[in-house]
Amino acid sequence: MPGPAAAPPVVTRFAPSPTGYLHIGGARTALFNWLYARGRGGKFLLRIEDTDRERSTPEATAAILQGLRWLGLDWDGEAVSQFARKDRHAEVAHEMLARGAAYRCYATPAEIEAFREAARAEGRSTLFRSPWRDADPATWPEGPYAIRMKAPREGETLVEDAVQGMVRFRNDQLDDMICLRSDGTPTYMLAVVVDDHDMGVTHVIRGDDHLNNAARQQMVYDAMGWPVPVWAHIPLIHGPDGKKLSKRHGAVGLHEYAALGYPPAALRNYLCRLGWSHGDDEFFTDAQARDWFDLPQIGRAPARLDFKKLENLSGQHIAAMADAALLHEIEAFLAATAQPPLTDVQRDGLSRALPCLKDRAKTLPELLEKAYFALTQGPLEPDAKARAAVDVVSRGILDELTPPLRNARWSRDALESVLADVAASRGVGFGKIAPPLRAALSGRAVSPGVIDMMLVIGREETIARLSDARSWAG
RNA sequence: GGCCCGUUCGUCUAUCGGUUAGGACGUCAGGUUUUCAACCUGAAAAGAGGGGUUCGACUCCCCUACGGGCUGCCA
Repeated sequence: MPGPAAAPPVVTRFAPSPTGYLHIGGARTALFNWLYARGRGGKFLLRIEDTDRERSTPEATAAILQGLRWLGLDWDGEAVSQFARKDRHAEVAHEMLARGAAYRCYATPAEIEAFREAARAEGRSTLFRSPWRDADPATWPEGPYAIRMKAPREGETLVEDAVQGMVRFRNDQLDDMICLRSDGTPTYMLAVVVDDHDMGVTHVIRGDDHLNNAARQQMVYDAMGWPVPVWAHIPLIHGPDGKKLSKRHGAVGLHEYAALGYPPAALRNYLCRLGWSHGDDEFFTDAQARDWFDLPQIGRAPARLDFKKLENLSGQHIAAMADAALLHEIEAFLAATAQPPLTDVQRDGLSRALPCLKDRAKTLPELLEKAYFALTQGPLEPDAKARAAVDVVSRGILDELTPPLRNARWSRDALESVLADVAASRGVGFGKIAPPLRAALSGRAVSPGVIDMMLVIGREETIARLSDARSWAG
């Protein structure tokens, strides 16, 4: 009995142009492609669209690769340089010429610009109709020419999009796009189709700023007799005010999110959920995202960035992470932000402190800040509030606490009863005992529980800090 | 200007003709607590507007408004 029909292999790709850092919108596009391919045992490819030699830089390419790696998105094979494939693009353009699907256009950029300007001024359509479209090839003169697609003028082009549904374009609204420039270099419109075809891309998941382009690109597929990929044009991400995302909205580059200390897993979760949903699920793992992610659940309206929600999700991921993984994450963060690495003693202290720290921090730097008590060796530098907490009365409390702490068994129960005894002997509640003790132990007015801290730093250090605090200038 | 896409609580979203329109973040109130955070309980909070279609529309169609995209020998 034959098995179920083999699912066609899925091939997706992310195709950024290397003209700057990887921005958050691009990162989400990459994530969607990655999720779609990985969830189906398919391939996720990377292509650098560097045909614009003026604006493309190797630094930008490096930044994009680094951004993807940080986000944890791995791609199959080497990143493809689109520029390196320019001969192949030219070959296809000439093939279209030979098939009569394209023609030589000798109109110069200056002429075309003049036409458009006049058309704009008179409020006419700026669609350029080349006079060379129907010229007999026998009459083609020598001299520089661009190769233009001979697009149909009648009827309509139907783009079946997995997100937007069936989109119709009247062919008389589309012009004959240039495929090969007069200097022999390919345009994006041609290159993207040739590359996607040659790379075997089956699903094109990209920003919906390309939806209009899909119609024209489809004409190239048709002209060459190539199968059209599944289109999925996803809405762009907007700033919190609903406007197009830009610098003034705060972090737009992926590297900025890394520097802010969001764990990559949290950002993946947040980005995945932005403009896509799976019922009421909000917090989920990569494995779940891979299982659940699909095209029909992608929203059709642009989504706004919500830093509060990102922060909340980040806190949940930090709290849920295993201690070892979290420690690893912290060290990576330190390295990425060019901060001094942890010493062995600090690493040891931090890993013991993690359990009482990790559900208190929303980001990595916040966690580090709250880990001050466990990371500091030698005398603490108390902040103003901690200093203020150690007044004359408080010094007495610290004095009274010291002897029993010397003898107590170093366990939660035993330490609790030491504190209870001292409170009782002074006729006060925990509320009087805890603040000075907290200040002495952490140098802060805000910290994990006092007993948690004592258990982490140990008896010797606890007693030393109590003693240090007595000498703080009040 | 032309073409294309979109519009449910402040935000992300569920709903795929019949629901008290659900969840999450945020906000507010209360609880717990040695502080902060976390946590628990509760509350306020939405179908852009107008026409249709239908026994019945958030859901389907049209118009308007608003937002976005494209309109390059950029990608």
